[in-house]
Amino acid sequence: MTHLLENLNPPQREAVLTTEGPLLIFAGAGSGKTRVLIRKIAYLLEQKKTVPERILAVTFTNKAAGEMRIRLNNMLGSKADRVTMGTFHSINARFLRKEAHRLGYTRDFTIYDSDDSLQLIRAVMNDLTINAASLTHHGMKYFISDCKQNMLLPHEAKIEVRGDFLGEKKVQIYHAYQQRLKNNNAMDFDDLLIMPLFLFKQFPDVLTFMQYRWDYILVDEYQDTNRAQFLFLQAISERHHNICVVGDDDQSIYGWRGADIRNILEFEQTFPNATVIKLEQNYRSTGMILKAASALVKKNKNRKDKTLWTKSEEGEKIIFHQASSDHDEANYIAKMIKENYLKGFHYRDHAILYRTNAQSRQLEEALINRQIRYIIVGGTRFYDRKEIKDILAYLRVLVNPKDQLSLKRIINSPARGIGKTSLERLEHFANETHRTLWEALQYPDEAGLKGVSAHHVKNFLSMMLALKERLNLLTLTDGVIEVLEKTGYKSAYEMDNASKENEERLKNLEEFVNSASEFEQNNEEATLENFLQDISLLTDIDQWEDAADAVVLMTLHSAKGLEFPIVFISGLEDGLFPLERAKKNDDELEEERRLFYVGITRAMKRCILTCARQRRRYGNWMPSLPSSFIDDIPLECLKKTGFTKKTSSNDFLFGFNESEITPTFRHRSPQMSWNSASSSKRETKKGISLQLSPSQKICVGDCVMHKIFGKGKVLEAVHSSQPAFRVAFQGGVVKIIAAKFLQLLE
DNA sequence: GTATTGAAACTTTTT
DNA sequence: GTTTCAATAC
Repeated sequence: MTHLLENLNPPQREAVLTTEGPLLIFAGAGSGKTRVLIRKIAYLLEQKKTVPERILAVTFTNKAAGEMRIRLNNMLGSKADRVTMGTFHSINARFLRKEAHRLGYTRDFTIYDSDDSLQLIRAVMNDLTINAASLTHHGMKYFISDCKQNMLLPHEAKIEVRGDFLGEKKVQIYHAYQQRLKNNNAMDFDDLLIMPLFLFKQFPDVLTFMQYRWDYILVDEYQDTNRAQFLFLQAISERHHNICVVGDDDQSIYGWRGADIRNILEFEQTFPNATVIKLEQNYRSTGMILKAASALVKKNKNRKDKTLWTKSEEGEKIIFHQASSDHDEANYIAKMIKENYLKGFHYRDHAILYRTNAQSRQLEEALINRQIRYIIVGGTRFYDRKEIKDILAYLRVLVNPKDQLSLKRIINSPARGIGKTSLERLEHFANETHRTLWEALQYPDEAGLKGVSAHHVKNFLSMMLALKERLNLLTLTDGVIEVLEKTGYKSAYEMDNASKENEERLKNLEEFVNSASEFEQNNEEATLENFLQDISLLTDIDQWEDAADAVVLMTLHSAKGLEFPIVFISGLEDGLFPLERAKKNDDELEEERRLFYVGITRAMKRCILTCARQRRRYGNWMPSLPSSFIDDIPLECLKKTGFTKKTSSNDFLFGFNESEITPTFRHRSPQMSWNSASSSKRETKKGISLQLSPSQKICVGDCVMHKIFGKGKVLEAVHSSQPAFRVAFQGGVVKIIAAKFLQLLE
């Protein structure tokens, strides 16, 4: 018993011991919530004598679930394996396999990832020949996703948009899309969340079954749940109300995905008699990092007040470095990592975080140049690569022949003489005779295919049928290998091994076979169906093996829940972080700020923020200003270097080393527009004179005069839209004043 | 039916 | 600057 509560602070202890009834745990960054969750499960099993099968633990990623399982296993042994753990998506997928027949799907339904659904939307829009310029595929996907998140079926959405021409078009596409999904015996990510709810509604016995399935429900990262997830939790916990959610409203960063921050903020109203516990002691970061992060997040209005504190040392200031370009920014980071490495740090102690995946390229180059090992989490997922998606499509069709999207993808890849015309005729025939495309393959002659074309189709079909037979006999791994060989897919790449690209592709295919064999070793029921499901719900973070000594590069979103001794956050520029579009909307701006908060609080010892004065975007150079978020951090927590380093007025105005000046920079300097008070063309002349005016020569430590505040001493330069300084005036007043209002005294 | 070329979109973040 | 899709030529 005692060991379950060992090394826990009082609120943590209370959180473990409160097992009955609704419980909301506000767990600040680094406050040990994973530890609490694990102890709680252990407590339920050991003290409450709960059967492992009757506990459900929902996590945000499969990796988090896996780690939790390992830690539980170390503590309690193999009975930990019987606790139900996973993401909403994976838990629901498993559940739906059993019950999908009630909704008109078979248990072999395919799970479409984002890319697949986008593809399907494209196809639907083409078929309906809807070409309103304002309807992009992406926009449409967002619309559909939004409808689903709000539990609106096509016919319900139709009522919502009545009278709106464009809206009606959208609903028409949504309807056709949903129809196609069903015909393909496929579900998208949103379906995985909402289908169970439709089941509950239509089949009360299913709901009852689920309500009796678990006695205790624990949910991690509750701030990132959406409406459907909330309704699911509410439904299955209704019998006993033993629902324990852990979250931090300050770390809610998935609003764009439908996450509803109200779920956590209104928990107490939704679940009456809820116990609320706050975990506010931080065990991760230094005092300085925590102070900066807290001050930052306090700028947000829509949040529950809480104060993180720590016993750990104050530590170093946060560095804010402004580089001349994105290229220089990357070099600065790489250089620093190399220096740390030579001082005895490991590469894996470092993480580089950024707002958008596109930023990783420059960083990669800089790391390669200095021969620093690195891993990228995110970007193009392994399972998103063309060759992998192709082989997956073969496997999907073999499992679920109705999956038309996948079938079309591979029917002529590698080229086997079934071209556009043949495919069109087959599809037409399928539609006419109410057959699936797969079924139509049996009737090439009837579909109007002549001679060779019909022959090619027959060959393809018999090959696939033969493979289907073989898969029943072979193990998963052997089956995959057989598919690679018999379809001619592998040999198509082997034909010209001259190209580097093909070599890479073959390597990836090999890797894919490895992943199949690994799955086989780790799972008792290593069927192809299970393997495919696993893959479609995997994320990069799930795949990341942290054993290797390498610097980790990832988006701020991916970094949630992780920690590193040294964290770099790059691209802290206005318009990039926060993103341009987020600036227009207060809610979005607050979410961006929370994202920054998440980033900073990943750091244990050191945090380095960087930005660049010019950056390549869409292929052309864009000047950029430091992010407004920098101003949200107290100056006493920051140490500014690079362009913002202010030791003298010269440095302030031309605050870089000669070596840092790139040729491009000399010609098209964004510096001037940033630094001089006036940037418009009309005022150019005035601008130049301004730069030469005495006010620009002010240095830190100088005595200055202000018309209103009088005599004062310059504390430091401040970056803003124009040159400015923080000045301590006589009488103790400290103000930030634009340089042009200051007069230098002797 | 296939290969090559050119335009167009693309960068928010992910289950 | 890169990737993806459609049109064109072979």
